[in-house]
This record gives sequence, structure tokens and C-alpha cells, in this order.
Amino acid sequence: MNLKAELNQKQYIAASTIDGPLLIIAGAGSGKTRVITFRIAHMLEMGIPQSQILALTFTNKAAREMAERVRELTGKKLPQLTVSTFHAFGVKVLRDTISSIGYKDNFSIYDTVDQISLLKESAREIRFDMEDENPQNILGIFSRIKTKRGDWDEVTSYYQGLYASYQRHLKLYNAVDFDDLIMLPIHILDTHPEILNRYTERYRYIMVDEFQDTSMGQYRFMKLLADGSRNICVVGDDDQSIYSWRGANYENIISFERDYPELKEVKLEQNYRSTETILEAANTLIANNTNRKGKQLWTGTKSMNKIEIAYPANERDEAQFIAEQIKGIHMRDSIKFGEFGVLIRTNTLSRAIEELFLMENIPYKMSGGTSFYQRKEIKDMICYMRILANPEDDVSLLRILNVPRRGIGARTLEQLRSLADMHDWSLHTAIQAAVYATDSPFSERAKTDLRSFLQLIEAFRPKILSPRKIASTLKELTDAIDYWEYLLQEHPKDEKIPTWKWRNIEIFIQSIEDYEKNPDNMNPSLFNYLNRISLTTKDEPDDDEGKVNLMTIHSAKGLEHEVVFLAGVESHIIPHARAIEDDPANIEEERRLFYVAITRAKQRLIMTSCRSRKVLREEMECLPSPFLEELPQHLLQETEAAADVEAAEATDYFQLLRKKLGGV
DNA sequence: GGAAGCGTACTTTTT
DNA sequence: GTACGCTTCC
Repeated sequence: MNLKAELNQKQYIAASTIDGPLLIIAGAGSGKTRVITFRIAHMLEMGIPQSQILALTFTNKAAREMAERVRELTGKKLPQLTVSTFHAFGVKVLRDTISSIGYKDNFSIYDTVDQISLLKESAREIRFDMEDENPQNILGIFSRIKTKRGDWDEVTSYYQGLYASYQRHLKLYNAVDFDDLIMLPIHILDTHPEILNRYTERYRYIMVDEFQDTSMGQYRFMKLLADGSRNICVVGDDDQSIYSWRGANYENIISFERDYPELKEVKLEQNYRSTETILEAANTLIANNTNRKGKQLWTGTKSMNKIEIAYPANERDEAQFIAEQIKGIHMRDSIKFGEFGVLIRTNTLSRAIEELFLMENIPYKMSGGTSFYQRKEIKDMICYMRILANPEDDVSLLRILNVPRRGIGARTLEQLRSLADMHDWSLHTAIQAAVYATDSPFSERAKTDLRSFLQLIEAFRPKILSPRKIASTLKELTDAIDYWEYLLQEHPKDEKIPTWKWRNIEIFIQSIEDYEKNPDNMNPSLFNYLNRISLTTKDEPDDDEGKVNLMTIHSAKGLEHEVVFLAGVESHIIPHARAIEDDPANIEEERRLFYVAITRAKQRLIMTSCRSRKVLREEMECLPSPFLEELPQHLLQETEAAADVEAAEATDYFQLLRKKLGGV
């Protein structure tokens, strides 16, 4: 491997500097992934054992891609190389060490939906009134407390008791939430020097991708691991920091410079992705942000196309326009469907577009959004699996206790809950007591129903825990509970729905089977499988090369496409009205978001801004995004959105628009 | 006491 | 479109 021939001079320095702290500022499209993969390959070539290398990323997609590229480059399987997201690495650490803080290693991981159920349970027990409360808000407060981003204040103190209850229940259910995946490992490493030592001895070379998106917790986690060797390389771009709402703190770049004063810094500014037009637009836009490290991207790629903007009448016409453009460009310029990206600010904007893609037979895939695993029928299956893995997991138990209907209703549940609350038991323990205790106050009928539920769990638990028996046991379980009959019963009007849902379950079971049969999988246990799917939002593998990529701007980060459509470029969507409401200073993050969207495009960028859009049933007038005014107008070109607009209406509109854009 | 049926309020971004 | 809560039915 000849690094010098493969990389430009800056890239070469970044890839060949492997000892000591290194800060790489990598602009959009500057070949960052290439540098990282070459850097790892170079380390391996220098004789560093793969087990000593740890690469941390932010998303599963990035992790998967990085691992794949290193394998391709080296032609080796590298089973001991660790490339993972922060959260997945947290799980790995917890699996090995969580017993040191009194949890069991079969812990469940709660996603947002589970967290809300847990919150409601916690509130119920301490008789906290949840009327007029927004669970998401409360969870936001809890998250800030847990990750030490904030402290209790006059407003939030009100929830302190609820937080204590929430935490107590997590532990009682042997469960952790997403924040725990970062904070608990930190706690363990902080308080157990011998465990910390084990990790710092093992991982001698650490790399962190998308560093601008790391939270304070993730930074501490990284620092704990890295302080043994101080061979720590972080790669980031402050202009692409778009996760501050989740605690990302791009000031970590400053902390890094402070904590590792001996660091070397490399700035990658040559862009290999986009045309001059697109880069000039992006540079001009982002220069409006005040809080940034200066950076100017440049490229040698000449432009053929201006940035296009169309103003469709409504979201239907917008979808129509995008579909037609894609078809046209696909045919005329023979650009594969897989080279198109359609970017949206919010998941809800996908609906109209998806509908038209289906109608026009345009193959597409939507990444992000409600994941496969969040679908009701799949979530039911997962909760059964979680109960089998961890019977104390009340959140999962509550979900499936009466699914399918087995006669356990509100009254029985209430009795169970008071029994559990009284003794600080999980519901599972309470059920056992209800069934087997001699002085049980439960009705004979309730006891019979509960007993058969317990027997079901007891029968299937050893089965599903035996090696490579997850898929087959789950199949058996769905038959035993007659889930098909349940689906029919729940949807009596339309047999299409049960058929569709049953099909999803079959797909799910098949994917488990694939997981179990994969020879590269050293330890395909139920726990590992559950942990894995808790951390991935996506449907199973996305090897569909020939499909248009429809996704949110957030999930588009790190990707690139020949032709990029940016839909819904309207004043309340980007910048999002809600974000600005929260804090007007959020405009800078929204601008970065727009910047990320623009810089995904290699050849062509086509934006659409609807004149009206249906929001929650109601038709709403829309104005173009103010960010459009910030782009150099000579780079823009208006494209007629073919639509049945009345001419007069259109003229009025364009006058309004010119006024707005021209400031006259 | 449990199941089924109807009305209402909410969708910013994700591990 | 959907998920939850409240009411009525069996």
C-alpha cells in the first residue's frame, strides 16, 4: 500500500500520524472516510495488532461502512478489530462489567417508547399526576440530569421525586436506557481502577469519527479510555454539528485542544465531491454562522448546472415534480436510481413523496423513520423475547401480558401492581406470588389465567436460551399463542392487514435465522441479538443499490449522491419553527443542517419550496426558507414545477417571492 | 370483570 | 395516519 500515492499531502499526514493525539478537521467531502480507512490499514501494516484498535462512530451506518472499507482495503476479515458506535461499545462494556454495580448481565435496553411506559409506571406508583404532562419533556429533563448537562432548578425540581422513581424502577426491572449506555460505563470505569486498566491496556489506538457530534459524556468516556496511551485521533467538522439537541457539544473540539496540548492538527479543505457551484453556495451560506472555526472548501471540479429551485403549489405537486425529475434525469442522463438522494427535514414529509414514488413505480428506500423493529407486531415479538431473556422487565411484560387476549384485564393488573409495589417486586415476581401463595387474594379465574401465562414463559425460556434456537423457538411461540388468530381478531374488517403483519413476522424470524447462521457470528445468543437490535433503527441490510434514497437530512450526514433533491425548503420547516421557538439561537444549527443537505450533492442540487402544504389536516400557506436569500443568487435557477396552477395566482406569488428574496 | 368501539390530540431531528 | 383514554356493550 502506497499511502503517498493514494492521498493528497494533508490526507497523507492525517493517515500516517498514528502516535499521540491528532485532531483532523475534515470539511464536507474532503475524503474523510478514505483517510480514516487508510489510517487503520496503515496501522495494521505497521504491525499494530487489530485488537488494540478502537474506532468509535456515531451511527451504525458509519460504523458498518468503515469496517467494510477497511476489510476491502486490507483483504482481511479482522474479527478482533473494534469498529462500533459509542452506544454499542457501551453495551459491550456493560455486558462484561455491569455486575460490578449490582445489575445482572441479562439487562434490557429501553428505547424511547419503553421509556415512556416506564415513566408512566413510575408515576403511577408514587401517585404522580401525569395529566397535562408531556412525557417527552420530562424524559428530556431526566436526560439532561443523567448526562450532567444540567442540574435541578426551580422548574425541574418538581420532577425530582419522579426521577428517583424512574431510576429505582429501571434497576428493579434490570433495565438501562440509552443515556445509561454511556453514563454507566463511565461510572464503572471511574470507580473501578482495575477494570479501567483492563480497557486501557487493551485499546492502545483510539479513533473517534464525527467528533463534533459527541456529547460531554461520550467525550469523558473516550478520554477515560484514551488516557492510558494518549494515541487518540478525533475527526470532525464544526460546520456539520447537527445534534446539539441531543447533547452534542462541538466545544469538545476546544476541550480536546485543552486536554491534549501536545496534539497535531490537520485541516482537510479540498473537496472531492461537489461542483464549484454547490461549494460556493455552501461556503457563502455557512459564513453567516458566527461560532465556527474558519474553513474554506475548494475544488477543481467545474460546474455544469446551476442550483435549481422550484415552487410547486402543494406537497402533492412537489412529490409529482420530484418523481418526474427523477424519471427524466434517470432516462436522459442514465443516472441510476441509487444515485439519487431525496432529503427532507422531518420524517412526516416523506408521506406524500412515498405515495407518488409508489404510484410512479420509482424504486426507493426510506431510511430512518419508524423502524421495522418499532412496528407493533414486531415489538410484540421483541417483548416476548425480552421477557424470556429478562423476566424482571416489567415494561415488556406489561405489553404482552394480555397479548393475545388471555383474560388478564385492568382489575387483575391493578391487584398485581399493588402487590408488587408493596414488596418492591417486579410484576413477574408478583405474578408468581399471586399464583403460588396459599393466601392469595386473587380470584380462581385470574389465577388460572396467570398460571398459564407463567407456564408459557417457563416452557419457552430454556428453549430460546439454547444455542442457535432463537428463530425456531420464536416460530414455535407464535404458534403456541396463536398470534395469527389474534391478528385476525384485531382486524376483523380487512384481512390484508393481518396478512401483511404476519408477513413482517416471518421476515423478522428469517432475519434472526440469518443472524444465527452467520458463521462470522462468534456468539449468537439471545442477549446479543436483543442488544444489537435495540441499537439499530434500520431495517435489515440495505443492499438495494438501485433505489432512490429518501431520508431526513440528519440521516444523510456522511453520505453523498449524484443528484440531490431537497424538499420542503420552506420558512417553517427549515429552519424548523419549533427549533426557533425553543431558542432563536438555534438558527445556527438549522443553518448547519441546510449546509449538510447542500453538501451531499455531487452534480446537481434541486430544491423545492411549496406555496402551500397540508399540516395536520389543515392547508397552510408557506413561504420560502430565509436561507434561500443567503445563497448567491447568480447560482440559482428557477425551474417551472409542471403543475396546474392558475396563472394569476402564480404571478402574484412570484412577485411576493421576488420581494422577499430581493428585499425590495 | 374484560373486550370492543369510538373520540381526541399529537408528529424535529436519533442512539 | 395512530395511539391512547374513555365509554358502552357482553
